[in-house]
Amino acid sequence: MNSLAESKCSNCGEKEVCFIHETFGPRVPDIEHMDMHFSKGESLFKQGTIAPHIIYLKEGIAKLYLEHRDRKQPLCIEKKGFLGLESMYNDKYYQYSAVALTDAEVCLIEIDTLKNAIASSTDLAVRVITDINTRSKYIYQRFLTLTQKQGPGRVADIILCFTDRIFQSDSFELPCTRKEIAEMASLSLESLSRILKEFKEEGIVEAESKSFHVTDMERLRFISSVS
Amino acid sequence: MNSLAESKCSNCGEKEVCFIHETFGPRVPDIEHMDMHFSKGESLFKQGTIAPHIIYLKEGIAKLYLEHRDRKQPLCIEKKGFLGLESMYNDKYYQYSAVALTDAEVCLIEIDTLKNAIASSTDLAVRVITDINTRSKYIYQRFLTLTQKQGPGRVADIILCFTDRIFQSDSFELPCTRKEIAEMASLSLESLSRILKEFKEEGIVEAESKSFHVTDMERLRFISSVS
DNA sequence: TCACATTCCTGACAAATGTCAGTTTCACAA
DNA sequence: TTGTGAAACTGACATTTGTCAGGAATGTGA
Repeated sequence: MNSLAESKCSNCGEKEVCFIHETFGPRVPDIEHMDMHFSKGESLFKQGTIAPHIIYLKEGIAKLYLEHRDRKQPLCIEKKGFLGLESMYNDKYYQYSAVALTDAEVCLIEIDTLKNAIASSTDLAVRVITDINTRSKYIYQRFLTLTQKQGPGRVADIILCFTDRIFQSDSFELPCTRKEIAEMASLSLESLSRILKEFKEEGIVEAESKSFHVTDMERLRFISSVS
Repeated sequence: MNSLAESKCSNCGEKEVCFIHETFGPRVPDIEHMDMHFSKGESLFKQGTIAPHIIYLKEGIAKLYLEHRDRKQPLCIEKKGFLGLESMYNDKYYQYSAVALTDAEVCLIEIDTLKNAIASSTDLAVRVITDINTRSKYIYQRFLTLTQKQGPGRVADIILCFTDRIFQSDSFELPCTRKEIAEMASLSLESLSRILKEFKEEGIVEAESKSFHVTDMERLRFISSVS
């Protein structure tokens, strides 16, 4: 199957190698997909709704989260990669919601298109399994953090997620509100505020408005490790 | 690939259809595997060790759990199905530990054998993805329970896991200690004890030693739903 | 039968965290 | 510039849960 002209990734025309082949390697067939732009704050998809497509996040940062009555429980922050693979095959609904934390460039792949591609390429299937398992591993880590660590350890882990996984830098601009950070750590906004204050007083983190700078990475990792 | 005589499931010889085909359907090739018996309390595999095989649990109940220093955080209770699929492809270590809560009959499939089978059968790959996603969905549910609900709701969910998922009955024999139940609910043994006492006083559950009987299922579900 | 270990229960207290209310800060639009 | 609302901070207090210590109940093997 070849990409239709009107549904090509911008990459395809320019470099002859689109994200599909960048990600899955040359042996995987072309997969029809559609470029889309999402603005910061826009919902990519919503838990419980029918899943018409899988999303490949090319640029930007997204938050995956579970909804529980009026509460949101973030699962993880993601950049570059597939979102929604967990909704394939077992039922037709999204298992979690996703929202763009920054402006985002994505490709939409219809779920049936991807299923057809998988049916004819075990390479692709293997790659999908790998991707799902990688997230699964990370979610298990989050599971441990949230059930076993106390406030400071949970907050440390969120900050480390940004410095290590997302920005690869000791300094970063927070792409969300403190309320959302509190949700990620499964804390109240007030508790988060107090913990951040402690981190500042102990010279571990400088946090002014959205600007974060970790000044004592070692101690932050220590706090993460001892809870 | 045909099953070797000495590594057949007991099913294979007797019924010409082994668990592989029961599970994956007739289009999937035979997969070499080995029968094993595990006694109650025995470890099936250990998080962080190299994963030489995937386990198919044919009979019995197993507990999957994460290890964190000296603490154990159970992920879920499983009966009949694959354990360890999450360890395929992305790294060679088990992502969680597994222990038999009852005597258990299992089949071991070498991971390379399964990979070869997947490489030649997209049906099998699809089934593996489905299995992984089913567990993933359930783990997300547990994630929500443990981060959003308070003690009583968490304990209610554990009891409902046994009545609904494992035993399909209002009454059951607990296949583990209360300490383990406390770990599943991410509570201290003492807190669990107090919550069970309340459940008994309110006539929701009769719990004598290992014998559990839910007398007010509706109220138990209500407690689960309101936290 | 009797010791012994394990499991479970209970009470008192401490620690962690949530809730509520009030205030400050900041961004943005009129 | 000023007004407005959202976001963030802080203190007081309540609630939940953990920890510790002790004791009862249960099962096991000598």
